[in-house]
Amino acid sequence: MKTPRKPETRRTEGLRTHGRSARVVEKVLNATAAELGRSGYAALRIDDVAARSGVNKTTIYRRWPTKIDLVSATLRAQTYPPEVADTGTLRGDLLEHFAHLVTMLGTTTGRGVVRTLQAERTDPEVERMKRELRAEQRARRCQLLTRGIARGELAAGVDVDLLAELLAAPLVARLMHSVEDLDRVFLERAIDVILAGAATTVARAPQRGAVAVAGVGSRAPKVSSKKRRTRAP
Amino acid sequence: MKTPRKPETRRTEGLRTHGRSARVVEKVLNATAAELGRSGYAALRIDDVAARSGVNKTTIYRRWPTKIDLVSATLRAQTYPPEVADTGTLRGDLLEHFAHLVTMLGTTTGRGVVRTLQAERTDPEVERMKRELRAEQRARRCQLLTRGIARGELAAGVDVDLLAELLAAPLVARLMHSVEDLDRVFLERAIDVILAGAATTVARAPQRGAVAVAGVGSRAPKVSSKKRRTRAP
DNA sequence: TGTTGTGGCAACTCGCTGTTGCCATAATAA
DNA sequence: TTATTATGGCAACAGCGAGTTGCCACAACA
Repeated sequence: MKTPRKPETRRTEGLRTHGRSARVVEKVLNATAAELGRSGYAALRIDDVAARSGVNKTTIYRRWPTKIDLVSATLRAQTYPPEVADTGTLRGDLLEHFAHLVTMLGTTTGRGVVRTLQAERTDPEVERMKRELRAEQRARRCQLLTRGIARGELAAGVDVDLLAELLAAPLVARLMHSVEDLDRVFLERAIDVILAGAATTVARAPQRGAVAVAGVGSRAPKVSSKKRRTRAP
Repeated sequence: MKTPRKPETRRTEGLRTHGRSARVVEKVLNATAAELGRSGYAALRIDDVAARSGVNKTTIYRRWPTKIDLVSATLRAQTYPPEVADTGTLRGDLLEHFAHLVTMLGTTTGRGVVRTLQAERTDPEVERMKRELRAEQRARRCQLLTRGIARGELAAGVDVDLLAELLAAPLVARLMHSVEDLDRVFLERAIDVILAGAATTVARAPQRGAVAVAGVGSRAPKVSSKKRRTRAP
């Protein structure tokens, strides 16, 4: 694993981004996603990507000098699910949101993305992309929750950030173990418990059992926080 | 990455498990845990373990033929927190349980364990250990919940398996991102929301907002599944 | 004090990442 | 169409880290 230098690009003037080149990029990126889904990040072999894409290994290295670069570009090239439609209820929106996500994650490229995200701390660039993806998904959930507040389904004082995180947690946690176990029934039940908890705690009306209940309101501290040469990606 | 065979062990008859050998095993396992915490699984180098432990690389390979074997043995050698004391309330028990866990995970070896568990699908043996660890922790949580039911803090119909999973999920999910962010306040608030949700949903008394609530009781389908050689570790 | 299990040392093999030089050809400009 | 040049294919190579091997030294036991 020789450390690659930042070599002067071959490029001297105009570069070609159409025709053959574009086709090569597409084929390689697709092949990488597929191989990631099959083998995961650690076991990904550039030779396999080359074979699957029908593009020579050298060509791949010329465009993406390291494995990380290639994977990073592949993640970047993924298109993520569009905005979720308004189903009329918060519960419906959330269900749809997560169902959409689960479907995505079930595809070959989806599995590739998951396995890459699972992969150990790799390099700052990939870490940054992970954070971006998480932030994006989280923002989407916050949006749904805010809509729920507007509808009166949730009290205004609810900590949206916390709720968004709690709602996603069961999915994330299961993802770590086995993507296969991610069924809708489970997600539905998880959502129901958490939404009920949110409704109750903010209403400060603990039911029967002597469960001590601290607030979920906005009083407590918030939870949220917040290269190299390539020819022509 | 040559695939190692399962060679005939050097051993012919009696083996030595005391004195020098025992010291070697201890030093190597400690060094491995430390290196795992520092570099993670993927970047772990046997040479580094050898250097840190002061034991020769060859010796390490003789005992643990592959990197996986070494890491696997290291995980196995970890001692996990003892049973949680009874604090008198379910909330207190859970809080203590998770606080204990967080403390553990903060140590060098703890970080090593986490990073190994995070690591991509490695080999069946490590996967098995992951499952075992998870099952063990989950059982502990179920135990606490059952105690809570006995105390009358939770309705008898509650789905203990589901609850245990939901309670652990926020911690697991955060663990994936950054161990540092795992503060007690967060865990406390998460626990409170989920416990409140459990109390409410089982009581079938949806609050104000039109949050539709499916049961958490025992009516819905259950979630749970259950279902080399080494010289002398 | 002999026997043997075990560790140290050094020099291997092997697979995979990443390189390099040369030649072939597709994309562009004239 | 033709000249020009960016880009891809090919093959051989360098480097690193995992895993081996043979030989010798020594510590644990009898």
